Amino acid sequence: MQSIRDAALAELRRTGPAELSLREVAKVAGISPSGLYRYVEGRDGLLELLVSDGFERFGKSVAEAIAVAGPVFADQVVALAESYRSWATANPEQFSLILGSPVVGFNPDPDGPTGVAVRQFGTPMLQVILDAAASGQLNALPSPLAPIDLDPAVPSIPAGLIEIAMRSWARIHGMVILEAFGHLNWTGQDVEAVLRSEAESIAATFGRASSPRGATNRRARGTGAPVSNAS
Amino acid sequence: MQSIRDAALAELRRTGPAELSLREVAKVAGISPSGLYRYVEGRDGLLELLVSDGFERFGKSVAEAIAVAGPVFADQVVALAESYRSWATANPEQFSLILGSPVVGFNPDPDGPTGVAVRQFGTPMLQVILDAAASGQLNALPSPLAPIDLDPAVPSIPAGLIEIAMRSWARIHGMVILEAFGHLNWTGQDVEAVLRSEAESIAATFGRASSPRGATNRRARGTGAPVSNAS
DNA sequence: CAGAATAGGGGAACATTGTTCGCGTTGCAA
DNA sequence: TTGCAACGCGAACAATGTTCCCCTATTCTG
Repeated sequence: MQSIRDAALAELRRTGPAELSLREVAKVAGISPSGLYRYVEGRDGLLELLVSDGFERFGKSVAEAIAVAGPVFADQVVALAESYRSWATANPEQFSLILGSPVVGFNPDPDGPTGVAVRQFGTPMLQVILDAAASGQLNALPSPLAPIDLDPAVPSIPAGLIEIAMRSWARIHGMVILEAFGHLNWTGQDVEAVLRSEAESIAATFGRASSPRGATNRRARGTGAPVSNAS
Repeated sequence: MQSIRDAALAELRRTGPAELSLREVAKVAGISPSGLYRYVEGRDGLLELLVSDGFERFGKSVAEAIAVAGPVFADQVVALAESYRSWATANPEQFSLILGSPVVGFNPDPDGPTGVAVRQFGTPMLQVILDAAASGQLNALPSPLAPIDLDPAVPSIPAGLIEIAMRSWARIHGMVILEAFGHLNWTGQDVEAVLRSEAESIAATFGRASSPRGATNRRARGTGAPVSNAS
C-alpha cells in the first residue's frame, strides 16, 4: 500500500497530473493494473491518494515553519509565506494537483482522508490569525463580528477574522501560484524577495505595529505580545 | 473553422478541460475525428485554440472595464478587480484552463496566437500601473529603478513598477482563483465584497491619497490627477 | 485437523481515446 | 483535359481505464 503511494508520487513527478497512467503506476509498483483495484478505487482513487498526501505534507511543512517562527505575528506571517512558496516550488506537480485546476467530478466527502487533510492544512494558517487576535497583535477589525460556524468542533470565529485570513491567504497564495504556474517569468524579478516584502506588508496591514520606533523593516525578535496557548 | 471553436467551447463548458474529447468535439462540429486534423494539430491544438481564445476574451473584458472606470487610479484598480472576478466566475472552465494548472508539455511559442493573446491580456493591467505612475498617482517607489526590458517593442519599465504590478495582480488573482477553485466555500463570506475592500486596500497601499479629507471609502470622482495619453 | 471463507493478485477482454494512413471527392487553374 | 491542392472520411493501431473471472495462499471456523 505504501509502495503504491510511492509509485504514484514518482509517476506524478515524472509526467504530471493529467498524464498520470494507472497502468504505469501499477508497473512501477510491481503489480498488475487490475490488482491495483484491490487497494485503490480506480484512477480517481489514485489521484485522491495524492491529493490527501499532498495536503498533509504541505500542511505539515507550513505548520512547522510557523511553529519555529516564534510568537510575533509578523514573523509568523513571513514564515508562513516563505514556507508556502518553498513547498510549492519544491513540489510543483503536487501543488498543482491540490490547489490548481479542480477536477470536475471530484468532490471528496468531508469525512474522507482528503477532507481531514484539508482541514489539517488550513488550521495552522488560520491559527496564526486567531493567536494574533487573542494576544492583541491585530488592529481593530474592519468588519462586524457576526460569528460563523466553521466546524462544529471548534467555537465560532468572528467574520472579521475570517476576512483577514482570506485576504492574507489570497495575497500569499496569489503570488505563489502565479510563480508556480510560470506567469511571473516575464517580470525577471526575484519572486522570493517580492513575496517577503508582501508578507511584511500583510503584517503591517492587519497587525498592530510592535516596534514604534523602527520605520519599516528591522523588527526586534521576542518583543511582541504574549502568544495564546493554542497549539 | 469557427464552428470548430464553437464546438470546442461548448464541449469545454460541458465536461471541463481534462475530459475534453477530440472525438466529441468532432461530432458536435459535424466532422469526422480525422477530419479535425486538417484544421487543428490534434488535441493539444484544440486546447491551444481555447487558451488563446480565453486570453483574448478575458483581456478584452478587463480592458473595457478599466477604460470605463475613468482616470483615477483607485477606480481603475477596483474596476480591474471586479471585472477580473466577474469573468472568472462567468467562465470557470476557461479561466481554469488558461490560468489554472499548466499542462506539462504545453509551451506555446511567443509568436503564436497564444503568445500574442497573453500579451494583449497583460498589457491593459500593466498599463494601469504605468498610467498611474506617469500621472503622479503613485507613492514613492519602494525598489531601485533598474529598468528591465519586457518587450523589445516597448520601452523599459522600472523594476519598482514591475513589483507593484506583481503584488497588485497577485492580490486580485489570489482571491479570484481561490474562489473559482472552491477554496473559499468554507468561509461563508461574500467574496465580491471582500475583493472590493482588497482592491481599495491595494489602491491605498500603492496610490497617493487623492481625497485628503475622506477617511477611508467615499472618493470623489474626477478629482484625481490627469491621466496620461496612453491607450 | 478438515474445510470453508477471504484477501491478494493476475490475465483476458471490452469500450473509449488520440492519432495515422490511405483512399476518395470536389473545385480550380493551366 | 489534365494536374493539383484542399477537404473529408473510414479503417486501423496503440494505449488507456475498467470489469470479469480465475487462481493461489492464508486464516478462520466447526
